Amino acid sequence: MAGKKKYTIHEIAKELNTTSSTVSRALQNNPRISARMRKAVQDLAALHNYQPDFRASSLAKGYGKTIGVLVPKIDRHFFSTVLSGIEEVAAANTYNVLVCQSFESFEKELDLVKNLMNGKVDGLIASISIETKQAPHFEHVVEKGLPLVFFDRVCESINASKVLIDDYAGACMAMEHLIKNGCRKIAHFAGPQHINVYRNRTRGFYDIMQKHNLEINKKLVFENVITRETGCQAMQRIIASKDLPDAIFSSGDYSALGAILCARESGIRIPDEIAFTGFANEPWDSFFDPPLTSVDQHAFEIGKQSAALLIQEIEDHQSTFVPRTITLNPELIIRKSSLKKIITLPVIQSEELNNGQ
Amino acid sequence: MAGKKKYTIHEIAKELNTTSSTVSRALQNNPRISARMRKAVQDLAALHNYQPDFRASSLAKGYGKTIGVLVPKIDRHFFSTVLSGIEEVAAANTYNVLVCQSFESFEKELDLVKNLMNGKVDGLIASISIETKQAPHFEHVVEKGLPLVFFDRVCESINASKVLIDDYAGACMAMEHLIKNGCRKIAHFAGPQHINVYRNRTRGFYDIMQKHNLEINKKLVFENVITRETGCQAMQRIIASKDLPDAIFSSGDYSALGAILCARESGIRIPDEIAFTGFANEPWDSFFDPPLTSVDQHAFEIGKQSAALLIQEIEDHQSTFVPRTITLNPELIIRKSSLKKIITLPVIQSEELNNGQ
DNA sequence: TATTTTTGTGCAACCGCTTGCACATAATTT
DNA sequence: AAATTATGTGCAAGCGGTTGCACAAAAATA
Repeated sequence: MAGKKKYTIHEIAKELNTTSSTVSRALQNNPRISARMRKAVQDLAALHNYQPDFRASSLAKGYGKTIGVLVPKIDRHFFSTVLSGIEEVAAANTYNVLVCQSFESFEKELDLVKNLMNGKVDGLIASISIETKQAPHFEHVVEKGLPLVFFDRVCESINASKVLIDDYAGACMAMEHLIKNGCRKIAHFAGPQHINVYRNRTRGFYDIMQKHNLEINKKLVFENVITRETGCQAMQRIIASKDLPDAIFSSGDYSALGAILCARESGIRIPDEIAFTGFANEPWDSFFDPPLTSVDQHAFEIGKQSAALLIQEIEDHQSTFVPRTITLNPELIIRKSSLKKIITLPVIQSEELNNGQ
Repeated sequence: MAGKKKYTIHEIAKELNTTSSTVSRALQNNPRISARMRKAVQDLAALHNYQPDFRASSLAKGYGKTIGVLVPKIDRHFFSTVLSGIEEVAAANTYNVLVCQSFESFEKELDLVKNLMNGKVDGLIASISIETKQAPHFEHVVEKGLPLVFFDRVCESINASKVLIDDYAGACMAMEHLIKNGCRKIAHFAGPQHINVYRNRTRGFYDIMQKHNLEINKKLVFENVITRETGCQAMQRIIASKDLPDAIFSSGDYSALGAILCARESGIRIPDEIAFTGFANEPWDSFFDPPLTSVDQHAFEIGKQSAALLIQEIEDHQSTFVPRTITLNPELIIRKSSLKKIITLPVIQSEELNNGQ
């Protein structure tokens, strides 16, 4: 730790025979300071590569232009993309981003939120863990008046802003698409129903089935199937039942993946025997074999909107800010996995190219 | 902005008829404070949900247990995984993580580093942008005595700690593997050569070719091919040349992907006509068709080691810390894309399951 | 009992920057 | 020329904790 002695506004003041208050004002370009003095101060500051100490200024000002982000796991593609969007907007507004991950643990989430509520951040953007069913920690955040925005997995009981995609609409689009393609007997992989996004996707499944008067076979609705492994297990049960559906509408791409790989091993032809629709539009969907039809969640946009909303909320000093909910439209990306041979339909192309590192 | 009045150590002191210094010490469990007083203070603090103000304490103490992370782009799988590892270790040591992305821009990188050097962070972990060729900003960091750790894409001219995988060894493993599988005429997709990691991979290519006395056809070495698009273009040129190699050793999975998709369109059989080896072990490698042989970089581990090293460096108060370099061993994950039919070899299985969000 | 040592608290300066207010001096206005 | 207003700076009190040092009171030692 070399640790040179700090160069502060006091040194600048001394060198220019003035005081720290004048220097402080000069650096902020306060018009009450003469142009000559301002220039002198700024030149000297530049010369010495002076940077005002962040801790001191944020202590004095009461805010530090920092936003906290809490996600279940940073390396999940959806979350890292949202985070990227948040960072972009934050940086554009000279905010910094502090990230934390709950690793899907309620305990950790409690700790993290508590840890951020001590002036470290001026506002919080969060997507809750899968274990989170009550939200005393977020109550505290709201009580304390710390601006809060949820995205994707939200706490519905908390009166805070939210940024979501319309999962229900996304599910409906996927279902309508399958039905238009001749599927009648449709299976569903549902996610944990206490999480809003999964519940809404499942609701879409049921509603569209009903709308078209299609019979819902309870044996073809699988609870809590969102991982590759559980997807594979569900598929095994389907195969064992000897009663194949025309299609599977999965609440996630990874469970669809697991099921497809499993089906493929049993020689089931996809999409001809079973068509598939996933949810999330993972980067590999487009070059998977068969390319996987999925619902895009506009993760980057979710991040940008969340950050923009939070910053507005932080900077709204006058009136009491009223929590707002922004709902983005999802986009159904149709690919081969859901297109049975018999039917021909215009195919929406919307492939994105992924770059290597 | 509700903004309740703050509850500080002064209020606690008042309520207990003591002073803020005693409260401060009691909260830190300072043994000079009587057990009775400590308990009284801590109980009251807990009752009021008191949290010491981060800005104030970090100003007073001179550090804030925060580490800055600078990456080219957060949503790239490799970087988000490293970041996840960093966050895990940081959290375990009660550090917070501030993330910034350069978006591969040198300009942005300069700004970001400058922005972090004002007491916002106690140390910095960075992977440089592709545009970065000089490093005046990092010189400043070192001069100022701010602990610095590079990972993956490092600045070789800077005397700072580094955490890397042995890209050269990884490349050699991949090459030896291809050769053992009967490949002789091997093409190479190289990345930007001013970046250490890509240069080392390419060096591995040349060295192993030479070692086995294999002819290096300059037409089969492609510069700056790391994206899906450029991979596809390179493949087109190869096909046009009517002179197919036995194998392609690509410096990245995405360029291998582009090439494979392109080759497949032309009816080229993989791996029988052309075998492929990528680099990065992207999550989709294992279920791509054909599964892609690749070099795993242990991204999570890189993150953990980087954070551990940085924290050591930050907390090493006594001696002057000597920059250290940690080199991790990469792992060749052999899959079908590189296994020609004729040869049979024990296959290393090392598939990881990816969970949906 | 006198003296030394321990124990528990408080005082006050400080971390580096911000900002309301006061106050000279200079520029305008009557 | 006197009165008023504008202009440029400085004083000092924070922001909320931390910490070296001093100092009574209590305990231990002589």
